[in-house]
Amino acid sequence: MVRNRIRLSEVARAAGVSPATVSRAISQPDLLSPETLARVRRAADHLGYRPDAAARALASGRSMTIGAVMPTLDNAIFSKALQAMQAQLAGDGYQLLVASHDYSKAAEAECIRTLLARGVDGLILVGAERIAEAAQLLSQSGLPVVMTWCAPDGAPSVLVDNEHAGLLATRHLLGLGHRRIGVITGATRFNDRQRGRYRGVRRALEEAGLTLPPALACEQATTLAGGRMGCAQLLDLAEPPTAIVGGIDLIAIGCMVEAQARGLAIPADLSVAGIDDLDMSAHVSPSLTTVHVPTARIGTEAARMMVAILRDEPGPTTLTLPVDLIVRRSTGPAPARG
Amino acid sequence: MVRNRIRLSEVARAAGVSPATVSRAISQPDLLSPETLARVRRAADHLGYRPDAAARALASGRSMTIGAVMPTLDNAIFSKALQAMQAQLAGDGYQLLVASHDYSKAAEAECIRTLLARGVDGLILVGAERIAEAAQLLSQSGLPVVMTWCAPDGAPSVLVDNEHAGLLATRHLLGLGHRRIGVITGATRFNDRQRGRYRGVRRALEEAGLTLPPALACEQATTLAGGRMGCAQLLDLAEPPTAIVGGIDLIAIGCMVEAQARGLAIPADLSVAGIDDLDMSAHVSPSLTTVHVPTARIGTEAARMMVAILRDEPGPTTLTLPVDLIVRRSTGPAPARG
DNA sequence: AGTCTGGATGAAAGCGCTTTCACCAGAAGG
DNA sequence: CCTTCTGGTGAAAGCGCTTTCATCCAGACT
Repeated sequence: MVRNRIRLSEVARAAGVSPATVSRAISQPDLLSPETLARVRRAADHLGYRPDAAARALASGRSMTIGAVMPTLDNAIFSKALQAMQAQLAGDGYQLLVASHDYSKAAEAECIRTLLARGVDGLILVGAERIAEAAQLLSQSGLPVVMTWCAPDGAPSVLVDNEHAGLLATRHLLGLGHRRIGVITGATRFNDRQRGRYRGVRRALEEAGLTLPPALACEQATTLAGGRMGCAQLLDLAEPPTAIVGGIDLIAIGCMVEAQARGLAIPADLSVAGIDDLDMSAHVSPSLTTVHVPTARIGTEAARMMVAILRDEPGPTTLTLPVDLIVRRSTGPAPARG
Repeated sequence: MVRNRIRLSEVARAAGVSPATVSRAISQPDLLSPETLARVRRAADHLGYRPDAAARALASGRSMTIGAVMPTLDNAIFSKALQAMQAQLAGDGYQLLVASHDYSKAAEAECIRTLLARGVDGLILVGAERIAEAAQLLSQSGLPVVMTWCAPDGAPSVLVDNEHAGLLATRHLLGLGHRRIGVITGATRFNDRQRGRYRGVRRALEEAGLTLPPALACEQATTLAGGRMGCAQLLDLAEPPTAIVGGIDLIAIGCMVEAQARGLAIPADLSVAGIDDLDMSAHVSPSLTTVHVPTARIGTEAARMMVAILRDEPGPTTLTLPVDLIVRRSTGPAPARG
């Protein structure tokens, strides 16, 4: 408890004005005459005044805090989006309160509950799916919500066309002559982003008149280790794939590691493509062909949209960011049929 | 502004008690008789009461919020520590408010200022070094601070013996017969963790009667790309090293990628050791010899220590966590002198 | 001159909670 | 039987700020 802080009333006294005027100097400076404003500012600076956020929140009903609920921070795509969100929000005077739930829908609901209790002014979420309890909390709070990566129709959201991403990666492999294409995704049951990508892969195959044999699709943890395991599983098949699509780059990189550890050459023996375009994907060896997802921009745009909504500014409330294929060295022509 | 929320006074009315009693039911339940407590709880549950955090903070002077200032979230070691911190704090009813500054000391001070204004009850910081302004903010706030990774003597802290980590990695390479050992660290100027590790490397070399030629030490970004560039630089020397220590695993992995891209075999042609022990380090190929740093535990312990301090519980206020060498396949005997 | 506007400021009532202090049994002690 | 506790509860005063409403004073307009 720091009760030795300068209070607004002390600034008022020092500046010879009422507390109301000091308050206005902070939040609505254009209401004051330039001289008064300058006088108040001088007094505030001189005393080192810092408004108390809790008091402001209580009195105004706005906490100037936005909550973000992410699956995990332990993955560059989310931490990057978060970083961008924070930067954007900070510019508008908002603070970000972060919670993560490690891909558990129940924990996500709990995060939402906590953030609501904290009095956030809005919530930024990942994905569209949540348990009924969470949905109810959100709707009864009446707070603005911006969803990212995926969203139900009509809800304010910053999206990525996950299905298109899967489609692009797979079409690229098909174009190189691959016919036996494996896919390793994260758990699709709790992850609509991964599901969308998986759908894209299937669609590309269908376009080419192919179907995806169940054996060639597997789900793994969205980590490098998951990628290795998934790859091992696919390579151990009687008829292993000549190309693999990873649901995220981390999985794809894990694939490459596993394949290389088995003495396979990439892309000569196996082509690997990812989705995300992590920083590191350009630097692994061989560099990873992937579908670029503008992760940081998702964060920026979600933050921008949230602020616009809070300010009642008109504008589109759904935004779909483009994804595009980045061809690097991890994919190549399908080996001639043995 | 959600003014349709249930207020404490409504719960009080429903339960037939005073607001004070409801307040006590929430924060000091043992003061109430079991019957009253049960009655209040029932009323609160029934109405779906959620206390308003801002009002609690204002009235009590405690926000139940801890601020964490990290260099970046975009690095597994920090996001992991953060995740652990959050989990630990949540268990004690605290919330984590995160800020990151991207390795800028000025931005760090700004983060601290913002968090203080938000009324955090304590701060968890990384490293011991900050600009005077930040130090002043901290001391004049009078809030408890826990430092992590590095700290000046006496300050509450959860430490890692960075120098020892550098020492262990280097001794291991010396033990394998390497005499020409390169080191790639992050920028040591603004990063006392990296500086400690670097010191450890030098000390190990001195123990062995060797000195580190300036050409064999370089600083790079703490990323995979930085590792590649540093490695390229060292390998391009007239007399390249036979082994390289990376200041963090990401750099070490970048080294391996670069070396392999140049057709070198690891560890036959070049040994590489890192420090951190990222999850992925066990899964790259070859698996990385590294010094394990208990990253998640740093977060847990820092959180635990913070809560203990806030509760005035006695106990040690500095804790040094052990680091230990993990030998994997990226290091091997020095090649015979050519 | 007299009225009207509107810009600049102040007074004061909260925001929803915590916490001190007072109070009131009834138990314990003299 | 009266005092002294003590555990349980309530009354009420804030916590530091925002915001409505009222006030005041120029200047603009009739």
